[in-house]
Amino acid sequence: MASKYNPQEIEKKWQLRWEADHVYEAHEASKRPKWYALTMFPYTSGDLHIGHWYAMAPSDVHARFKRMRGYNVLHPIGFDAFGLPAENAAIKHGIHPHTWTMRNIENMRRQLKSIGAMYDWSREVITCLPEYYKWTEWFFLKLYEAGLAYRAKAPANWCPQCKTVLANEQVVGEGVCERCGTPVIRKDLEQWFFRITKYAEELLEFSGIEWPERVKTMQRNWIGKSVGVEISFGLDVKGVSEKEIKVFTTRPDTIFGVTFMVLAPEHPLVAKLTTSEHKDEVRDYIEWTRGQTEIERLSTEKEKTGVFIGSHVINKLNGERVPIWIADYVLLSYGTGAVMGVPAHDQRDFEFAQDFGLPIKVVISPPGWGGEPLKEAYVEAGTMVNSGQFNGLPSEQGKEAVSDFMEEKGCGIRTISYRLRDWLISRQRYWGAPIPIVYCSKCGTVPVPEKDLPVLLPEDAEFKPTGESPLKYCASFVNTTCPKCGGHAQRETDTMDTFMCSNWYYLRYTSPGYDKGPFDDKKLAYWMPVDQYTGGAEHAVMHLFYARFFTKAIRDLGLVKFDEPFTRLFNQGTVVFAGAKMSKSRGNVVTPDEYVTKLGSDTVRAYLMFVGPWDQGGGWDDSGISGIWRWLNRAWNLVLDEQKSESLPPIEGAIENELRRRTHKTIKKVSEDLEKFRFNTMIAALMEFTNYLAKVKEERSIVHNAWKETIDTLLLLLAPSVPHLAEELWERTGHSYSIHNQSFPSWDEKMVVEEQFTLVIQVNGKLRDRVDVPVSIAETEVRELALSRERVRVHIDGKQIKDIIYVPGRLVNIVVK
RNA sequence: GCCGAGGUGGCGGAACCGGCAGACGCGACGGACUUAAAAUCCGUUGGGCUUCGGCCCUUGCGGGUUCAAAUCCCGCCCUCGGCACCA
Repeated sequence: MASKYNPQEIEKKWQLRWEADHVYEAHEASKRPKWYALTMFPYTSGDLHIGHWYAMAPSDVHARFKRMRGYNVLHPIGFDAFGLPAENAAIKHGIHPHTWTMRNIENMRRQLKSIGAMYDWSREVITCLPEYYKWTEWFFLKLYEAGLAYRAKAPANWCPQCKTVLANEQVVGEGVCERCGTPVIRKDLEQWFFRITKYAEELLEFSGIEWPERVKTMQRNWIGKSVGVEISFGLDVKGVSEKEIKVFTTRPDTIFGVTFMVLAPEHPLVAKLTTSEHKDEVRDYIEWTRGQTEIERLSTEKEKTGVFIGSHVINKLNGERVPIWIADYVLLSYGTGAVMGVPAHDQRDFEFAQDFGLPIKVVISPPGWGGEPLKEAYVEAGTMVNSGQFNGLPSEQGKEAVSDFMEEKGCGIRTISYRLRDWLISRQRYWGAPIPIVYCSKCGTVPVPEKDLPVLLPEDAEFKPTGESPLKYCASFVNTTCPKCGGHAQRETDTMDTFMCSNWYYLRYTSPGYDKGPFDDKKLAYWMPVDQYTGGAEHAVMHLFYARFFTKAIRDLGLVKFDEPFTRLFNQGTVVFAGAKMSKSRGNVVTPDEYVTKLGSDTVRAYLMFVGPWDQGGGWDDSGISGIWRWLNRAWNLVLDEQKSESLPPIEGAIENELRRRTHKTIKKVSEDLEKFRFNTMIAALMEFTNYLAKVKEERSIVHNAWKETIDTLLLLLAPSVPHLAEELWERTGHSYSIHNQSFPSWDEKMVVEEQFTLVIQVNGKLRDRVDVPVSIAETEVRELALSRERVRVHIDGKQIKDIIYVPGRLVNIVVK
């Protein structure tokens, strides 16, 4: 026994040495091709849990692999440090958010270092420091100048728990806050928005990027593009100046089936168009809809409600008078806030018409329809009927014909609607980047000049949540002078959504200390875009969506030259514990520290890779971790232990060939699996290889060059996954430091080819025998061999052979009757 | 309701393009070492029958295609994720 595997000792040792030697610092001056490997940076919650490790360890292994494959790899790390939890903790414990956050960062840094990842710590970025948020504010100004940031009064999603408004993307499920699960309510407020809708069309593209189909689909659904027609209905009401109401529809072919019109209750024309005899009823209805929560209003289960407001519009295609109703199933925020009611061909309109006794007029004939009333809306394609000159047209053609006709007559125009709304970025909280805007009674809304950035967060603000920004009550912050006229002015007191901070952190990593701008153009040009981004899919329509928008926006400002920030994306799965995603706010975290202390980082890294496919995630269960621990110990002993017996036969002939063949096969398997993030099968292959080598060592004398080469290869294959163990064994086997500067082994395809294979013999598809044969065996030989086998004969004797199917290199199937 | 992913031993999971189902590991059982235990090592381990040669069944359920199906097709059931009155 040479020595025992002692991870506590060697891990610390190598981590310090790598850091002291700057092994993993990335430099632009390199002949190697660049590779920017990025893992979503963690929020500064205070503790790194197994879920973080699950995200970070395998992505580090991939980055290390790329490095050994000859790339100049940038693998940075930092902290997403602004946000509500810091402020909530401050309120609860009377500690300043800055203190709380920086203390957490210190602990997390220690934990992150224990992973043994190849992070380039010299590029650390912390979003809550003025040197960073100065540029967050700067980007706001750039977007503002470009007309991409604007302030508007709009119904906003208000979380009564977090006491702030939320973006649409942060309202999840049935209208609850993404962070705390509280049902959101509507509030009309003056808020800042980013004009993300301007990029709706380009955001649908995804050209030149390799992203999971799932994430692309989610983003496409979120954007919700609909192609249709905006149709004008005539309005002729005494004392009302408006002469039309526009509706958006994707079904212009059903225009002759309109039997009513529905406006959203908040539609601006409702007041004008309500006749005196309906005033009370309409007012009551609007009041009732206002009192409903989002959940109630959005429920698809509930009965349709609505009231007639007394006025009519004219369907310009057939001159029919159509009654105007209001109903809460029509949303003001989508399309024009008005809908043409075609009950025969839209299920919602159908239910509405049934509930209120409105006529249901069929204009698209279902196949075999004989004029009987419909039991439900017919929404499929069909033949146009009851539609004047369009009768007989298939509905798909009809769509075009009706659109053409309306465009000619000037009563309709082809248009596109999106479900996507502009991104609401104001937050009524303290711990975020201030919005650099000043309000002056003379000059109005004035952006803070660049030279005055950053607008610093005051240190002495009160954090009591009041529903308004704490900054509002901080006189020293609010009161300022107007940059234009020098007169009295007040600062904007809302801060920015933290997703604005994460919009550009990956740009900052390319030149973190730079102070003449958010980044150094040359360095940015070298590293960007990110080659491989990894993180959780929960950010599909938040961070990943905003960052794409942001990139396109600043590209149009001439600040960057690429269209997409992240070329490849991989979503690892979620680690579930006690029935929920592991997170500090849910209080179900398992910390890796005790495992690291007991078994070492290498064991934890390898175990997280081994438990299953990385994109699948799964429930946390440590029952298998001992398997990894045993394996690493076996590997350690395999490399260092003396042989038990001195009189073993040498490695030669077939054994030597087999040793080489298995080595090359393993290199191939490990390389291909690493490339595709199939860490679990990669670890399995390495275990198999280790087990095989242990057997060889039992039976043969290892005093042989082939053995030494094989062990070197094993260590190099292990290096990305278990970096400390590999480095230690590399040194102990007499190599020079560092294994992580070595090249990953390559395989020779010729060496992978087997000389023999196990021929499977089936009779009628059932396995009856198997026999090892040379790869070169001819089909006639296979047939003869198969038919002559004793175990086969039992099953074919006395039967007629119908067919013999031979799959070369695999099996032979004898079909008998 | 719609879209997507998935359902394989006691457990986590493997199986390339239709060709030996269950790799690799955990757990369990038996054995070695030990005064004993832990650790370690060796063996067995999907289920059922067995004359110990084998035979039959088995990848959520029911059909189908095929010499051959976990894999392809059709119809269901269940789990997870997303969307959900978007006109």
